[in-house]
Amino acid sequence: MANLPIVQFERKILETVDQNQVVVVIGETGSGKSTQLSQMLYRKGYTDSGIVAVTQPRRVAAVSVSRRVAQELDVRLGEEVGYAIRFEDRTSERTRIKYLTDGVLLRESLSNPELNQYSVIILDEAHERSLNTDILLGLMKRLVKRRTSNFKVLITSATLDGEKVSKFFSDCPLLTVPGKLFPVEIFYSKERPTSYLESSLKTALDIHVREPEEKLVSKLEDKVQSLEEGSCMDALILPLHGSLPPEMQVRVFSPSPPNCRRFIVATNIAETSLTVDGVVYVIDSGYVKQRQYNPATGMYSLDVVQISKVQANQRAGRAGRTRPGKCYRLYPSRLYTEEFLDATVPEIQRSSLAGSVLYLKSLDLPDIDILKFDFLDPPSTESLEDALKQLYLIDAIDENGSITSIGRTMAELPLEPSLSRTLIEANEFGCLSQALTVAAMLSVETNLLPGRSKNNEKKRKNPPLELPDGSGFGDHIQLLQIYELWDENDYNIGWCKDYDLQVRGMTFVKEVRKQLCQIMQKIAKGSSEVRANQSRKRDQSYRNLRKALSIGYANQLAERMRHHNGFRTLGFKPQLVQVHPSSVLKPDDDGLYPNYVVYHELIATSRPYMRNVCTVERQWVMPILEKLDKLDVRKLSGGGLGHVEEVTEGNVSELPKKEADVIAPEELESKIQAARERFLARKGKK
DNA sequence: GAGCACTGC
Repeated sequence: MANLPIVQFERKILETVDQNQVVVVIGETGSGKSTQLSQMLYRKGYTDSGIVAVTQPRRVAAVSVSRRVAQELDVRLGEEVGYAIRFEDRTSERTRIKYLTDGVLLRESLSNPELNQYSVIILDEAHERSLNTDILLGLMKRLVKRRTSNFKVLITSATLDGEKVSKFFSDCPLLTVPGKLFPVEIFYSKERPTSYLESSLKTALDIHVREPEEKLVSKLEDKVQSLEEGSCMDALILPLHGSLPPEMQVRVFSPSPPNCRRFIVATNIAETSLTVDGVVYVIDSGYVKQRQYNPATGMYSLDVVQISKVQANQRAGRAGRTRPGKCYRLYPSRLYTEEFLDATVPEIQRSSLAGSVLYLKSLDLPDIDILKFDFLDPPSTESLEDALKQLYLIDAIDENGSITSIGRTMAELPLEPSLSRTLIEANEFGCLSQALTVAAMLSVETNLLPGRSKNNEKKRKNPPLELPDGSGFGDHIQLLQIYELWDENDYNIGWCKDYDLQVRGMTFVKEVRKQLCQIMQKIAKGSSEVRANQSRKRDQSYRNLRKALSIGYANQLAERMRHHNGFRTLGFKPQLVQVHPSSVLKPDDDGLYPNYVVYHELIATSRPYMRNVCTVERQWVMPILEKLDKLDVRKLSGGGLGHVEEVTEGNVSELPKKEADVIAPEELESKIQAARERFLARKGKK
């Protein structure tokens, strides 16, 4: 600890904090900011009048950093120093320094908007610009104006964006603390390959840019094997990514055998989440795979995009943690200086904002117009309007944009708004138990099936058992059936393995479900009780569940095209889409899909697909279409908008325009029918 | 028949 560079700056830091309410600290990698800032404030007495909170974007970081600090202060974790993450609160009345994820702090501010228990809030790793950190930045800016005494905010960031954060906080002071990294030499790609090592890796990495990771791993293996024996060290090639089972992930941490070099082929998990010590060479492709939301279509896509300077520096820094290193950048220096963005596009500009907008609405901040909320980097008006429309359609806000009582209840649940709405409806329909299961399964879904590695398949003695099929209703019902089967097998771990389900994922589902159940019980108290699973007929509960989903996902319904198996989405941005091939929902004996479905998300890969699809009934869809038709975004956003957006658009859409205020369902149906026929006729001509 | 970034409540 004494060796950490930040320690020399203690006096300067404390002086600045004493004289200013907000301070930005640029702490380079290895400066010790995450562990030391809180201790300095503790020594100076800032913990006498409140707790010092330090937020982290990741759970593991909150746990490991607090553990370190407890060690350094020689106290037991959970007493003077503690942490709080989802499902785990290791703090006590004695806690003076508290590490927590930014999501937990947002939850806390829901019940205590002034965050009075804290005398200092440190937003650590703000340069990562997680969605939650960005919202906290906006809230902190308000809070410092309201809590003018006994409240300080510190924000740690990276060199390239510190100025911007300081400007955001009325030009607050900015301190720079050097890091403790060994020098990393940087090579750009046009400058010569000299050693076999570099050129072979370069070849391999060229492949990496175009081909999946697994191919790189196997091609690297081939190349290394073809090297003359004894001509160089042995090599161990290790893939590293998030969907790898934990036991495969930890392999990168074990030291390499003698006379053997490790090659770690990693996703951006190695950029921030995992730090592998002993790395000397880093090869940086200059790209990252990024998920983005397009509010104009309501569709997600997974794109390979250029990284930012902050990311490039972060990657290079991974080479110099234990001794001097080298970083090979597979792009010319001109690209870095001229084309790379300074900082990564913040998540808030790449996500659907329904959840965040509902959160902000539920805070009841008196003087806030959601479209004018003071964000460090504001999301587009289009994206905010998209969120408002989604919230209106599921009754979270009324036609004037004010939060409803249903909306308030929804904000209490740690779920995306559509799932919260589904739970509330399911409680009314008597299928809450099943809905809780589906909600929990969906929020973990991507981590359920293990990454398909060839190694895994070879190692298996028996092929995995076949999972339930959703009884013809689709993926949501399948998820429900999987969990119910696990429940019948007493949550047995071996059972998960037999079905090739990730134990980690399923265990998480169980915890999420428990948490949701507790919250629902609390919410329902006083009004209608949480209705227990009244062992009705399965089909009846499936039906109620599907109906609840159609209300929660009112903007995510789709209708099958008449003459083929494509679907047209029925939201305010109609799209032509197909059922994702991974769905359990398959065409019937006549080769046809059901007429109406609800989907969990749209994802554009080679084509636009609906992921996680479930059948619904026509009569549930019609009232929703009616509401959709009456939607007026000008009112939702308080009328302050300069433009009017058509409710229906897109070449497939022929939903009736606003001819009358109220259209009877039957009339609507016939209009839709007529519109569909016009569309098909037109299409036929072409 | 497609596609396997990463977090978080």
